[in-house]
Amino acid sequence: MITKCEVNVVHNQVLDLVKSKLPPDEQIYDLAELFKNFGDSTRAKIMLSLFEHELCVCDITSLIGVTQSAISHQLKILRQAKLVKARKKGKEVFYSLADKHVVTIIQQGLEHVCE
Amino acid sequence: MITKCEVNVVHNQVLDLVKSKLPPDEQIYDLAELFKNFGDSTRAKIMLSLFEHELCVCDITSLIGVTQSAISHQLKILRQAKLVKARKKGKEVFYSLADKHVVTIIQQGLEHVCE
DNA sequence: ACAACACATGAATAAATGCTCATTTGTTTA
DNA sequence: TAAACAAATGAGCATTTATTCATGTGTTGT
Repeated sequence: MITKCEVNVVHNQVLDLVKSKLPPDEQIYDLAELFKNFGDSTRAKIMLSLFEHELCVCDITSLIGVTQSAISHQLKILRQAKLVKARKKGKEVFYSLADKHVVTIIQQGLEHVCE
Repeated sequence: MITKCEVNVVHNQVLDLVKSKLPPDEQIYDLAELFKNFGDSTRAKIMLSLFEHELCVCDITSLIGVTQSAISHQLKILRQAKLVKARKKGKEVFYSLADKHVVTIIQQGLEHVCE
């Protein structure tokens, strides 16, 4: 299954350059894992909601058209990714953005989408 | 299935504010679709490779540990998302980044990952 | 024309993902 | 202490997704 152009001399120089500038595989993997968090509309909407104000689970649930369970599951994912943080107050748990990059990343994405 | 705090008066003011600042659902959906492209390590690595130089399919295949078929499938996805563009030269097809936002979005992500 | 090659595409499959339902945990208040 | 409520969690399920294999398409060179 080895194709011919793997030993094609012409592009080998370029390939070496590209290879040398490429981040280590583990970093690329982490990068993809990070973006996966933004790649679901429920999670994206949760994070966008938190732009303005911290919100409790119940608030978020009423904003988005899914069950409270679904919201909790997604919040867990975002928490594990350290993109949101939780503050407990009595029975309620208030969530807010945990990372300054969340805002800039989403804003870059919105710029792209809005063109 | 209506939970109590949906009519909780305390957070309604905040909810109205958040709702008013939230982009329309369709835009959020598009945003998530965009980030989905970055949320796979194969596609992320392809785009990172194209940072330095345009590359043909065969070059990319030799850089990444999957079949040429897999690369072509992923390139199709990136092409449809208008994140990469193709230039045909004889039998070879050279791919390059099609959007300035690709670089900034990935760089923001890398900053986050490298902390 | 035909063989060789680069790339694209379709089908099949295994794995990952996101949702709902049911239940549990933990806190407040009657 | 028991009921009420917010949130978390586990199981089950349907859908999506990334990959490989096999094959098709288009170009080059003999």
